[in-house]
Amino acid sequence: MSLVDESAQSDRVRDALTAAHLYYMQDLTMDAIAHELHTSRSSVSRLLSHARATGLVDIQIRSPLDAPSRLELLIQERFQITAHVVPVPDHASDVDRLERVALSVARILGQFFDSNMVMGIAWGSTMNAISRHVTPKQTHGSQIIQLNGAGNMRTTGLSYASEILGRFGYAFGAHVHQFPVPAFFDSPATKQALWRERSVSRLLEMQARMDVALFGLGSPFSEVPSHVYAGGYLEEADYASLSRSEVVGDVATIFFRADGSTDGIPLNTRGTGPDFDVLRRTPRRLCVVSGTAKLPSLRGALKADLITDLFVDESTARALVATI
Amino acid sequence: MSLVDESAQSDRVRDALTAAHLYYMQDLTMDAIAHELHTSRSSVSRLLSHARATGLVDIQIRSPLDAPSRLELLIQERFQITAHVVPVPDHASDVDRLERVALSVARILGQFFDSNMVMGIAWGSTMNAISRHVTPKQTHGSQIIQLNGAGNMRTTGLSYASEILGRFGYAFGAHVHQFPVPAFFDSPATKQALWRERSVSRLLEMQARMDVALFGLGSPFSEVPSHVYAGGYLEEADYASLSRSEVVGDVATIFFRADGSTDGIPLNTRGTGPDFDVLRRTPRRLCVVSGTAKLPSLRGALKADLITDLFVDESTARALVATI
DNA sequence: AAGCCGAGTGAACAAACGTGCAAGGAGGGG
DNA sequence: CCCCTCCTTGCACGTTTGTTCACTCGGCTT
Repeated sequence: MSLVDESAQSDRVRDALTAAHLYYMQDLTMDAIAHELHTSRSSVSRLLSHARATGLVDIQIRSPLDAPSRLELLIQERFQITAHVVPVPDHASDVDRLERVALSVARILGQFFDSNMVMGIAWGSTMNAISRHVTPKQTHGSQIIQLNGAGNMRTTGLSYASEILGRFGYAFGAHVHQFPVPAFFDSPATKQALWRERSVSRLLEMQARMDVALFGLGSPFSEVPSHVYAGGYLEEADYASLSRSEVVGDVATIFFRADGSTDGIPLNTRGTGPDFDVLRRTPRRLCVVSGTAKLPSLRGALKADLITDLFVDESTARALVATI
Repeated sequence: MSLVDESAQSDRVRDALTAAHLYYMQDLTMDAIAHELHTSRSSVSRLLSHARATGLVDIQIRSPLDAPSRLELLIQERFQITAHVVPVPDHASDVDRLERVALSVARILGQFFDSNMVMGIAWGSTMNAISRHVTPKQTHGSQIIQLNGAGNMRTTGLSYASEILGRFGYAFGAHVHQFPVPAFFDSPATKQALWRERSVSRLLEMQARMDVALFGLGSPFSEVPSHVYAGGYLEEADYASLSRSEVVGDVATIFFRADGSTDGIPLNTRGTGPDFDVLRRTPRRLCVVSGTAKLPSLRGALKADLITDLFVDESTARALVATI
């Protein structure tokens, strides 16, 4: 980028700030602002879009503490976690649901992440959707670390996962640490060997220190299997094994049962995500769920105490608290 | 308010929150939201206005720390204070200027005031304008205290000042403490006597403990005299005295010279605002100025170290840093 | 030097929004 | 029981805003 580009950039930011000020603080119309900035109304419209998209303008919703939704209260009482229920009409499709929850999370994520923090991020369709909308917030000294490997037998998976991570990193101005291993090893021994490598153990140590973890849930036996199951990461035999172990879901390739337990699930010796013990030591653990198909998985994750903050669409939330 | 009113109220808030969520987090159109909430688009529009007006939706402008306006930087360097320059076109009238600065301050004030804080507030046309726009923010245990008396020889002045204070108090859910004394006493002895009264000294002690002070500037010899001078609070002789003492302005009825000094200004023994020593011990001292007429006064206040955060319109800011 | 490319602009159109108004409804008083 | 009042609602209109498109203008390549 040339010098003149840079100053043009900063001019643009300056104008965007002024426009935002005039629009949001002084309630001028874009027309009036265009006049003050000696440009056209359309440019002001674009300037303001830009200001919102880049986080220059930050819109928060602060519910008066006495009025969180009934659902959020119920979930809080029942599971001792903070719930963020995203309103979604009941008739919405699962794709809609996911998209809308992801959009909401993307907008609110900045409130959980700040300078000098380390955030662990999983990947999958949920994370992908979030990454495509995340609103930037400038931080410094912050790090983003991939929670689990992404390769499978057909591809290194790097581009997909790295695209996701990259978008988060770019939005927060954070240093991104990729985790260049397959999602599942073929042999536990390879995993153990690699885990002893200094390059890998450096990443594991960083995972152990993270301040925020952001992840979705896998749910191997639901009708809409998540990305891990669709992408050829597992084989028939693996599914059978999961089924035998009565697995209901996973977080970052680590599987759990309905009661939250993980012991003696063979596949976990080959998965690459963080031990739940490590995860549970992370102060904020943000879990994003949409669609009732993931309900069993969600219940298991809650039993396992993997979640401190839950982002969930309204009908799934309702189903969660409905006594069965 | 009846029970059913209350629940209707909370329904309204709930709807407003949902609407805000759908509008600002999920980018739905009002039409779509109307559909989801089973109401008309106009109602949604009103609901959203309501949400903004009551502070349910909070819009902030966060300038990336490397791009405060050139003016704000200059002022910061020159005077060691934080400046908030409000963009206002040069050709705007003084009334416009005041109104626009006030609107900006009203929107941003919530960032300086929180639960369990004590805020001292002066009164006058500037404060009045701000009070009419201040965006609510619910706090608890917070107090608002009037900085100086408001009566004069013709009226107790209570209604005007109390209206202003009341609006702030209402917006923040804060307890309002009025200061039921005239703006200026006729005799210093009366002031001293009253100052020893427990009811008054209780207020003075609270002033000494305040976390934030919010005030405008008086400027007795400018062409647009502020409210204190227009309202019959001072007499000819007083003006003559001020002129003799080379006074350039006042903060809450305490006068100062161009060099910031106050010693030996007779009128100050009869004014009711806080000693500058008290004021200077307040952590945040927000001063709102608009119009170049107040420039001499502003320079004096800066010399006196009365200000930690300055809110000022653009052309006055420019004039402030212009070398004379 | 001509030409190509991409970023950015304003005009024009279409979509989305705010608001005055009349109608409807709940609550309170006569 | 009726009426009056005040508040809320949806409609219709005019305004404001988002977006498409054709165009311009530097910068870079051929």
